[in-house]
Amino acid sequence: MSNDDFFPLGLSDDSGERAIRSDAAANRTHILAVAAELFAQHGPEAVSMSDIVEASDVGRGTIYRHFPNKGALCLALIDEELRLFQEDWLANMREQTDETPMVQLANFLEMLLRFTQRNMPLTLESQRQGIYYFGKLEPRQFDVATVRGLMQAAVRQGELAAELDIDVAADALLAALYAPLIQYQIETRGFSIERIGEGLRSMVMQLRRT
Amino acid sequence: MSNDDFFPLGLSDDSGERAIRSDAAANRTHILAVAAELFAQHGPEAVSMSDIVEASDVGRGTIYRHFPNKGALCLALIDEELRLFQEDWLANMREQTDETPMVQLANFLEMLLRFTQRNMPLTLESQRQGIYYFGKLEPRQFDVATVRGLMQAAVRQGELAAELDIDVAADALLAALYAPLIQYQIETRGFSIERIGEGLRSMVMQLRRT
DNA sequence: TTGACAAACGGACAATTGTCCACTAAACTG
DNA sequence: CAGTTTAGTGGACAATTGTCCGTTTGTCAA
Repeated sequence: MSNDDFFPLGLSDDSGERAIRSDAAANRTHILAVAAELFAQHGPEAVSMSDIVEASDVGRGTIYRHFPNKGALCLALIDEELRLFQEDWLANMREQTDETPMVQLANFLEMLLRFTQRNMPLTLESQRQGIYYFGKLEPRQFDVATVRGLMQAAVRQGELAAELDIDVAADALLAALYAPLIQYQIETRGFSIERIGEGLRSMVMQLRRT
Repeated sequence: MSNDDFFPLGLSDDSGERAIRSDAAANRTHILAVAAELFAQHGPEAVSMSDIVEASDVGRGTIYRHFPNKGALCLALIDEELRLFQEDWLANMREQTDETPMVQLANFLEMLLRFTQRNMPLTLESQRQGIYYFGKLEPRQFDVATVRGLMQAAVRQGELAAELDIDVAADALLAALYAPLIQYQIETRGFSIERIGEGLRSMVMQLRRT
């Protein structure tokens, strides 16, 4: 429970801290560009951190200073997509205020599923390093908060039974969207994304009390 | 869909194949013993394959011939426990024939959860190597088959809606028992096993159509 | 400007993984 | 009980990861 990056009073105290060094920022950008290039050419699995080091012509320490491992690097590469996804969802939300919370929840899960599929190679790589998926990283927080929020709303409106443990249930639902699992279902089991999406939707629908 | 180890007519043709070499069998056993010892002392995370190689005084190639990676080794180490778990469950089954399938399903998930917790270090290590969890390995097959079977029974008895996609739903439920997730919930989020178990149970209960 | 300070850099390094392949020795065979 | 076969063995090796730390270089304050 560190307090290092959390200012309850909203006084995020940036003053007194040095500005980000220009060379550091440039390096970060450069590394990301090189990585994106290599990943696009050979796929993230086939590219090692060393490959990126060589291709980007920076020191080994430099890369690891910016990205503790390949998962973090991949995450940084979908950062923009991720932001768009969140934006998309919020826009979507505003247009489906007439839907019940559980229907919205099903919609959210489907959007998230499609996002995962669309960015599968990078998502996969970033989620392999478990910490980045189960941990307190931003994208994960957004998903969990959204699912919980919708379930709470559902309870409030009597669409869900109050005895449900929402925190546990939210984790359980999101676990079904764990990229390696989705990948396995598609690749090995031959499920289509549509089928998985429909399957999750009907599950969510059945959760409602009737 | 290879047919290599599957004899539809039951003529599992072992004749014509050489017997297992005695030294190989001995080595396998020895490696497992040494690994168990080291794991017990320092925990599986802290022990490397190289450590085991040195401590067991066999060649590097030998260990990798028997166990392609640490996950496989860990899985081999809980093999017996796993067999007991399956046996336990089947015995349990016979004594709760009066329970509805969905209640049995909740019971199964709880037993599985407890198993995971009881063997957390090894389970964790063996599931990290995703292949061993999502793949077609025996333990996984048993779990999936059980969950599917119970859900199918539930549909037959009208306890579950027929429109549910059982294959997808089974995967989703089992995903909630993914060891790294459980570990995260306990360690970081501070959930108790009891809470997780209850949470999953109430979720399963809510799935029933009323 | 200049100097000091800390953040960032680079690259050597240790640790680890998994593979490869020439050799060894069980286990069948006649 | 030789001779042959082939699974199994050992250990060198290449690939990769992540760390550490002496050196460099932006930034800020004077």
